[in-house]
Amino acid sequence: MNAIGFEHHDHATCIASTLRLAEDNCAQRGLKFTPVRRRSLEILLREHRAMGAYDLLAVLADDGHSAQPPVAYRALDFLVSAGFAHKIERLNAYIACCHLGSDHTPAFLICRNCRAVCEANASQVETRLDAAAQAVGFVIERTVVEAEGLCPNCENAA
Amino acid sequence: MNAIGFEHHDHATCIASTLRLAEDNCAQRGLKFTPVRRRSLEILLREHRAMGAYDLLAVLADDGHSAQPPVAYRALDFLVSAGFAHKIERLNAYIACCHLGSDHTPAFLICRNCRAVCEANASQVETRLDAAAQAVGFVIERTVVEAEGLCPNCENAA
DNA sequence: GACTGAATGTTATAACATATCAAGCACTAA
DNA sequence: TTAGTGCTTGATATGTTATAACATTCAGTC
Repeated sequence: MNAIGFEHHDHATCIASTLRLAEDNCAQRGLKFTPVRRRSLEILLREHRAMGAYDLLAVLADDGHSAQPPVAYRALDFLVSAGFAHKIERLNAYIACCHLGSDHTPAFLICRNCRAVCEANASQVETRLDAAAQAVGFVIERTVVEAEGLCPNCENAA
Repeated sequence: MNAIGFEHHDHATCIASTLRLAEDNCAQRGLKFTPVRRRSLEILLREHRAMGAYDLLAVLADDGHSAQPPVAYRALDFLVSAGFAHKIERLNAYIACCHLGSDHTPAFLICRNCRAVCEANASQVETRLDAAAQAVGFVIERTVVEAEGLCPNCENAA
């Protein structure tokens, strides 16, 4: 498991390299990495925690962008469908992907206190579920795995 | 895996026996199974699919109950915390529990077409995640596992 | 009867999300 | 060049989900 989200790291580098990765990825796939989309990913990366669409919107508004809800939702939809961000269903919020580029089924550890989110791998989970689903004839297209609890920091503070 | 949700069964009996189970369970635990709560569970059981809080509210209103949102949310909160219902995060909706009485971590198979929901067991998933979480010092309190796709009926119809 | 605590009634509003249509802009094919 | 095509963005309005806050009722009990 990757513990990004709960540990310190070189954030500026992390942001810059991820943005470059996303850029290359878009170029390869013929996707348009427009200013709003790029800026949205940058904001998510900078925060490094789950943000609501309206949180993102507020930051975009500070930038001077048009600040109507569809702007944020469109950008988020793009980032999610391109695999650059994930939606945290439990929080109705969004977070930048830590494993950009690799095809993966994410699992999240969500701190109920500070909203920090750690992205882990859930491929094993998916495999198991898939077998079970096949048994009843269900075709799985997407799997959400989200665990809620206390992160190390909040656990120790309590 | 239990395929309730995708298969036919004796629904009237299913509802009656589950309500009785819930009643007994409340009596044992000193919980108050009030009319609104009972009726809400009955409605969820009758529908046998994920219902939004406002869907429930509409049915309660037809009954002549007061129909303000908090009424539905309170009833749902009770049912969920008592273990009689589950929230489907992906749908922002609620469904009656199929395995009432047994302590369990549910996994759901959600049809994106007809909204039918099948409750399966995710204890294996939880075990795996728990081990991974311990490695980074995260304490899991609750786990959401939801797979979205096509149920047998919709798959065949397509 | 008076106190207590839980449940309910009621109003208002917060938070999350999308439908719709108009306008701009890059690309391209005649 | 210009007209057409398709995607992106701008803007307004509205729909959907959820909770804060405070008043009232009601069962249990001292």
